[in-house]
Formats: sequence, C-alpha cells, structure tokens
Amino acid sequence: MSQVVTRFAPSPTGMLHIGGVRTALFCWLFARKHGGRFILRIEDTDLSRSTDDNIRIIEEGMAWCGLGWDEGPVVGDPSAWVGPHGPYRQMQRMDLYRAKIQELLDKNLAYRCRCSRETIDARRKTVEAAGKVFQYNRGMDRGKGCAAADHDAGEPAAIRFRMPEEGDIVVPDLIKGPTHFPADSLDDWIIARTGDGPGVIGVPTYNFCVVVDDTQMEVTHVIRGDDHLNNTPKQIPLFAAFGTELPAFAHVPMILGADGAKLSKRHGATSITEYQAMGLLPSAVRLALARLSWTPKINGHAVESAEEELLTDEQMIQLFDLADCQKSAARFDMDKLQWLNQKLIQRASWEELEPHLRPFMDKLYPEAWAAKADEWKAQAIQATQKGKSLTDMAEALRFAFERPADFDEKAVEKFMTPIAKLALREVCAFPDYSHSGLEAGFNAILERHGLKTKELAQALRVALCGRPVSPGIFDTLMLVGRDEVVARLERWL
RNA sequence: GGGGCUAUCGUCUAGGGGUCAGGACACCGCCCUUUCACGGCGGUAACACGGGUUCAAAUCCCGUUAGCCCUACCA
Repeated sequence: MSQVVTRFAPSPTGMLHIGGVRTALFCWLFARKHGGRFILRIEDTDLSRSTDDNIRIIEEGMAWCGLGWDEGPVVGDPSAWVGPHGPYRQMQRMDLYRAKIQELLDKNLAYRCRCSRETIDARRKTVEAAGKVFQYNRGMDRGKGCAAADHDAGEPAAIRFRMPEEGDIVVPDLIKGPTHFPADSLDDWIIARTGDGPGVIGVPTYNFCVVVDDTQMEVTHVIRGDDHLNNTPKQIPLFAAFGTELPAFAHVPMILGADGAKLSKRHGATSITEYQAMGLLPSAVRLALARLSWTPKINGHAVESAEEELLTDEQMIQLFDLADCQKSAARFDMDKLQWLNQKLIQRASWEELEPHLRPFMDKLYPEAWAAKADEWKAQAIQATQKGKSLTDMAEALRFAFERPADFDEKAVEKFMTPIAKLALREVCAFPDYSHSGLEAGFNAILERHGLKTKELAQALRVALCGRPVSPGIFDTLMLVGRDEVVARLERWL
C-alpha cells in the first residue's frame, strides 16, 4: 500500500468537542504509527453555522492537544494552507465539487431534480398512507420524480445521485467488520442543493464533498465516528462512480456521558477548552481519550497493571492498532482522567511541568511567578507535585505568594499552645534556610521543649498559611523565605 | 415505521467452548505519616433476558429487551 493518509474533518459550528478530539487522536495515532500523513480539513458548507472564530477554536484546541497536522489550514490565516491538496476549507473548494458534479451529470450517473419540498411531501403522504416507507424513486415512488425526466439546465434544480437498486452494499469496516446494507433501503439522494439560478449547481452536500475530498486528498484510511457508519453505503457507490479505489473505513464508537446518554453540556465539560482550564495535562487528555474503546496489547496481553496504564505517546503510537478497538460506545470517566493526570504530573520533571503550570500561576498571582528564580520554581513544583491537577498545584502554592487572609479557628485553638509559641519564637532565629539547616534547627527546638514534630509543624503551618495544610514543613519554610517567615510569625509571639 | 451498530464488576476492559471470570479507575478497610496528600497491602463488586447446539456456553446460533446511529436541499 502507498503511504497512509488519515484525516480529521470537523465542522466549525461550535466548540471543539471532546468526542471529535478522540476521533482526531485515533487518526493521528494511526498516521504516526504507519509513518503516514494526517490531514485537518474544515467542513464549513453549513453557511449558517460555520464561523472563522470556530475554525480558530478548532485549530487551537488541536494544537493544545498536541495533535499537529501535516496538511491543512494555517492557524489564523483563512487564505493560507500547507499541503499539496489544498485548500482545506470546503467552501474554498467549490470549483472542484462543481466540476465533479458536472462529470456525473455528463455520464448520466446523476440527474437534475426539480421536485419541490411540497410535491415530495405530497408523494410521501401517499406512500405512507399505504403503510410503506417513502424513498425517492423507489417502490411506489418509482417514476414519479425526475429520475427519467432529463431536465436541461434551464431551471434551478437540485442534483440527485443514482444509487444501485439491488443487492447489498458492503462496508468493509476495520472495527465493526463487514457490514451489509440492502440497496433497497437507500434511495437517490441529493448531492447538490438547488442552485441560485438556471444552470447553477448549488452548494454540494456533506456526503458528496467527503467523497470528493477523500479521493482528491488521497486519504487511505477514513477513521471517523460510528455515527457515520450509516452514511458510508451512500458514499461507496460514489467512489465507484468516480472510478477510484475505496479507502479503508474504520468507524470508532461514540463517547457517552456518565449516564450512558450522548455526551452533552449537561454532563459537564464537553469542549476541549474546558479540559484545558481544569488544569489537565494534554498528555493526560490524550491518554484518557485513547483508552476509551482502545485496549493496547503489550506483547500479546492487554494492559494489566496501573504501571502499564501510563503509556507515553511513543508507546501509544507503537502499540496502536484498530484491531484492538472496541465496537461499543464507552462512557467518559472523569475519575480515570484525573487519576491519569495525577500520575503524569507526578512523574514529570519540573521543567516539563512549568510551561503548563505557568498560565495558572500567572492568573492567580500576576507577575509573581515569573519573577521567581528557577531554583525556587523547581522547589515549588516539586513540593506540590502530588496534586491532581495544575489548578490544585497553583492553589496549593497560595501561601508562598500571599499572607493568610484569615486563620482557621479550630486549628489555632488546637495547635497554638503556649509552648508551641515559645518554639515559634526560636524558629525566628533560624539562620540557615537550607534543608539540612532547617532540619537541624527544627530538631533542636523539639528536643529543648519536649515537643513532637507534629506539634511544631502544625503550629508553623497555621502561623504561616492560616491553615493546618501545606507542603512539607521545610519546603513551606523555604518557599516563604526567611524574612517573610519572621514577619508572619511576629503576630503570634 | 424502515435500515444499521452495540450489550462482562458502578466505569474502562481482559477473556472467543472447560478460568476460583483477570486487570485498571472509583469505593471500603488496614498500614505508613510533620498536615493534606503520596505510597504499600487487602476487600466488596459483573457475563441483560429467553431458547437452542454441546458431555460442557460469558464464549457459537436464533430470538427478545434495552441503548445508540442513520432515515434532511445538517454535518
């Protein structure tokens, strides 16, 4: 086979949906695995809902997820693209579509249809009254429409494609297996809407554009949501009409909400932007999404430990196989995503984490984070790397940037004992703020006063942070810094 | 209504004739511990239903039920 080519073809009619990202991820993994190309194509033929803003949201969402495309639009420039098959926005490809439609018309593989909405509705009523299913130019409706009319181009008309009437259309799906559709369950469908005037070919429809694009872009593997499985038998005869080889198809299962219904707003976050804002690592989102409906086989066995769950991108690419994909829909599990996120945060180096954490720090403590030295940042990150999310980490570092606004009353009562305050006074005198220096001084105080570690540590936390929760006590002291520690302790002495 | 897809712990799944039906997340318990966490150990928990085929069915076949998708001059 020639080089593998996959594509992700979203409609810019809203946010970038998490289900779309998963489909894109599968396309991306498959292309990467086989050393192929991954195309981003914008399906914007729905003029009323498509916007440039939505296109930018898609591009930025893809980029954040680390799903780079080899061919497709250039971010922020509607008229530019990269790749030999452009443009990659369908509305910029009208000339191609019209030429292809004319080709079909010339070969009598398609025909002009002047049936109005009203006449079709009337015919539909007749058929349904007889207890049958209405299909254009099929069954009782055969010969009632324009299939044999041979309309010239003199009046505005839609264009219908002549579909086979007998036998089965078989979709050779890589995930679902061969799927048979009786030809008589399909009818002559519209490939181009009614044009603006006589002889004008209107805006072509989705199922038509997809075939033209996938052919022209030399797509070898059509990997898409399984809501498109039923569209495929419409498209297959079109490939035949163009005399082009059929690509391979793989219809991946949908992602459902926790209640098993189609994932929608009421389940919480559905757009990739929201996941970004939650403080998730893109690598965690990739892994969580990939593992929905895909179980990698490592040396022939499925993932069988927590350790093996934590796949790197390289491992995912190497292991990815459509044969290991589930046929059924999967429910989205936020708990699992968060666990993955936590694990990935834990094992990342502070340098890897810093660029992802930075936006959250900048938002919470404007200017302050950037002003810190690398050494300080490293310690801050390492001290909070147990968090479930970047937002947790940012929040856990509040004590390092702000004096406590108030104090946890119960904690004050419990830990701010007279003897603890005596010990705090001595903490003020610590000269050495290295880890070992702090430890030595700390232990000396404990010994002198007969205090337990907990008693001093908690008293310090309350004094420094306002609450009995913070990173390790030496980290806490070091991050606050000597002068500020002394200042915050002052009011308790 | 017609056509299509799907069905194993709460969730993601392994297992494709003989398994104590395995793992991960979540949950519960214990341990560790300077707080919160992390970590370690252990536990609860599933083959949708009904018929076949077979010595033997979660596994193969047929139904049923349920969910989802398509059935637009939306994508």
